[in-house]
Amino acid sequence: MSQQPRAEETRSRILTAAQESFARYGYDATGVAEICRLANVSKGAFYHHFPSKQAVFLELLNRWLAELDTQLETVRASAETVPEGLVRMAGMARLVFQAADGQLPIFLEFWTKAAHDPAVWQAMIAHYRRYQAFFADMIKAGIAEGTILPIEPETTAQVIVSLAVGLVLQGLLDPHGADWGQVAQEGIRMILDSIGSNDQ
Amino acid sequence: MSQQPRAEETRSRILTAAQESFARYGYDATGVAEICRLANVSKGAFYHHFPSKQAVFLELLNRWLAELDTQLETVRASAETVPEGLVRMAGMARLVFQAADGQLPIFLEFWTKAAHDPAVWQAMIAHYRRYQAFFADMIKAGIAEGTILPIEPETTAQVIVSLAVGLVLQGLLDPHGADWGQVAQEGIRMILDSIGSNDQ
DNA sequence: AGAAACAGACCGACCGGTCGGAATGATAAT
DNA sequence: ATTATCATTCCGACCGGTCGGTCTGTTTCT
Repeated sequence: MSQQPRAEETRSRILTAAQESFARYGYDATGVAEICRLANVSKGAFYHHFPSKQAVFLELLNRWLAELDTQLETVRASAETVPEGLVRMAGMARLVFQAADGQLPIFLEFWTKAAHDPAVWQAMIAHYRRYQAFFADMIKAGIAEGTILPIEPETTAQVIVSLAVGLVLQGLLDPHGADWGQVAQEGIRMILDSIGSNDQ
Repeated sequence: MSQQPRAEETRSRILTAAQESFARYGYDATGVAEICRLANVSKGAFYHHFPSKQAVFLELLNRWLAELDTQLETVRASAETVPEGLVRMAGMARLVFQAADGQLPIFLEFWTKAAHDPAVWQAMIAHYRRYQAFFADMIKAGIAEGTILPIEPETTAQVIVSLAVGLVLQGLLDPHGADWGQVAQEGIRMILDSIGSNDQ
C-alpha cells in the first residue's frame, strides 16, 4: 500500500490528527480540512491514503478496539484467580481515566455513530460480543476453579460490561465529579461480594 | 407565548418530529427542513417558535430529564423499604427498553452533545448530579431504616447510576442481544446482596 | 521513465437561518 | 352585522457559508 517510507508517516499523522479532533470536537464538527491542517498535510495527501473521512474513523475504531482486546487479555493471563483478575481490571480503569484524558470522548463518538451507521455498527458489535464472551468465560473459569458461585455467567458478564460502559460515560461527562477509578473498584467488589464463593 | 390555540399544536408537532428524527438519524444528520417536512410545517413557522435548532434539542432534553425525575420520585414514594424501591426501579427498566423503542437513541445524542456543547452540558450535569444525590439519599435512608449496611452512600450511588447508564447504552447497541430488563434486575440484586443487611 | 506521493484550487450539494409578505383570527369601532 | 385594525402565526424563496470529495497538475522516490 505504501511503498515510500514517508508515506506511512503521513498516514500516521493523519490518523493522530483525526483522533484528536474527533475527540475534541466530535466527528461531524471535524472537517477534513481541519484534520489536514493539524496533520500538516494537503487534502490530496489525505484522499490519497484514505477513501473517505469515514474510513479514517473506522480505522481508529478498529485500532481502539484491538488495543482494548490485548489489554484485557494481558490482565487475564497475568492473574492467578478470576476474582483477582477482575479486581485488577477495575484497577486498570484508573489508568484509563487519567492516561486517556483526551481520548475518552472518541469512545462516545464510536457509540453514537454505531447507533446510526451500519458499517460502524458491525465493526462495533463484533468486538462487543467478544467482550461479553470474554467476561462470561472468565466467570465460567471462576466457577470451575471454585472461586465463584455457580451462577449464570452470561448475565453476570452483562452486568460487568454495563458497569464498565456506564463508568466510562460518567467519567466523560463529569471527570472531576468522583474518583471513578475507585467507583470501579467498589462496583467490582460488590459484584464479587455477591457471586464469589467463601472458600478461597 | 402562544396566544392562539393552533400555535401550541404546531409547536408540539415540531417537537415530536424533531424527537423522532433526532432519534432515528442523529442531531447533525437531521436538517431543519426535514423536521419541518415531518411536522407539516414551514421553516418560517419553525423559526417563529424556536430561535434555533439547538433550542429544540435543549427543550427535548429538559422534557426527557424532567419525566425521568418524576418517574423515579414516584417509585421511591410508592416503596415500603429502600431495597424494595431499588428492585422496583430495576423492574421499570423493562418498560423503558420496550416502550421507548425508538426513543432511546436520543439519549445518546444528549450525552454526545453534552460532551462538546457547554449549554447542553450544563443542562445535563444539573439533572445528573441530582440523580447521584437521589440515589445517595436512598442509600442513606436505607441505612437509617436498617435495611442497608453502613457503607459510603455516594460511591454506591455512583455504582448504581453507572449500571443504569451502561444498561441503556448496551440496550441501544444490541437490543436483542440480551434481556436487558433481567440484567438490570440481576445487577441490582447483586448490589443489594452486597450492601443489604440480613435483618429485614 | 514511471509510479507513488503530495499539493491545493475547485465544485456541487447542502444546511441553518433570514426575510418580506400573506393568511388567520381576535377585537373593536361603525 | 359588517368592516377596519392589528398582532400573531405561518409561508417558502433565498442567502452566505461550509463541507466532503474531485481533479489537474507537480514533486519525490525507485
